[in-house]
Amino acid sequence: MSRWEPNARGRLAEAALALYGEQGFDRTTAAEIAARAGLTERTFYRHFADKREVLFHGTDMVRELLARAIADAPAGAAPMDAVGTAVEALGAVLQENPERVRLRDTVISANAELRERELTKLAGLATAMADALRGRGVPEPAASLAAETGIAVFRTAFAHWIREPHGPDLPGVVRASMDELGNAFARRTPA
Amino acid sequence: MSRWEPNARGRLAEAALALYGEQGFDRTTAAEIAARAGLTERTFYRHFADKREVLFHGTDMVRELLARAIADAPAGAAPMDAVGTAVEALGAVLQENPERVRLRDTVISANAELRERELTKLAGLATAMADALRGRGVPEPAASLAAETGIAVFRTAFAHWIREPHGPDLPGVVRASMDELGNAFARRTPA
DNA sequence: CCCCGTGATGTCAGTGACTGTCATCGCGTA
DNA sequence: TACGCGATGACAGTCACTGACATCACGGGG
Repeated sequence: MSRWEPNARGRLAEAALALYGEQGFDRTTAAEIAARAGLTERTFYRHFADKREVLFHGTDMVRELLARAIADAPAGAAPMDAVGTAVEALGAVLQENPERVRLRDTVISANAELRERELTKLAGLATAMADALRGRGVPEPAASLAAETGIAVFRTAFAHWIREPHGPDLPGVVRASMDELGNAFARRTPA
Repeated sequence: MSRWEPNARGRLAEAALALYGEQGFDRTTAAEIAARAGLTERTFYRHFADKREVLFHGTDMVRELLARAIADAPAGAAPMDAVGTAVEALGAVLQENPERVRLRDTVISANAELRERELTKLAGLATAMADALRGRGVPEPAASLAAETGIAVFRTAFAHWIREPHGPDLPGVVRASMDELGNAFARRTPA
């Protein structure tokens, strides 16, 4: 593994996930990760802002997926419908690699700092969806409200999906959760 | 300010908020905070787990407030109604000290690490509300769904309230947001 | 009035995350 | 072949945070 081996970033990400899984996040040093990737600690920090970020570099893709799903929703779709379609699509993408998603979740769930970063990423996804909704003409605060709620639904559905390894597919759980929340509002005292 | 001056924790918290506000979170060292409080860096870390936590020690009180509000809701109240009452009550508490709440928000908003910690605290509040709902007999996933949604509504309402210094009271904004989300679900395509 | 246990604090010496700076390397290009 | 450029290495430094041990103030028991 010489100095100019290709795909340094990918090697670092793979080494990090492996080490975090084997010995835990806080018992893994950046130097260790770099060494396994055949690089130095300094180079690790040239590719990733910090030790946690290495687990979250897929977020940009997800953000674009959600934004596109909302932009592409039928012209007449209500905001909550557009959001529902988007988070379902995200569920479908994750469903493609259940093992990897579960491994990643195990690593993240085991560490408070990683859970914090995950929440930040999810909040960023809500912001992106709100932007996309505004792009469709949805005004504030309806746009943010729908987007934040969509993330809340996804979080709940994801937790349920993780807890039930033999339950239904993630997109199905997401859809069911969204419907159940609709029912909960229907049962609410009329304003 | 001698070694045994009373209320060390309070002095540290006050010094930290002041310094974070004056010169920013990351240009403030723990030693600096301790010095202003007449203590040492080591003592700072005996009172707070890390540099951020000093801004969040009120969270326990808030968690109990929300849990109590949900436990005390009328027996027949729907879950989303109980959650609505709770987050409105939280809004009322914050409305009591608008200046301090706004200063704290300014400090937190200015720094990514602090925003991360804030999200963690909010997620903790959602968990507490979900627990309280389950204590009322609400099953999963309805309990988590309602709790997470309540926090999403509160987040949105709070952001709006901060953005509009001359708008309505925070509890009013919270209530209006909750109603608006109900309307959004009513407009959704029937499942 | 002294002794002593108990917390809270001080002191000191780490580890490790992260950053700034400059040297070096491999590769394409004029 | 010389040169420029982007990626990497080497190194020193700051600071968050921790463990271990000494020290201080205050209370109760003798």
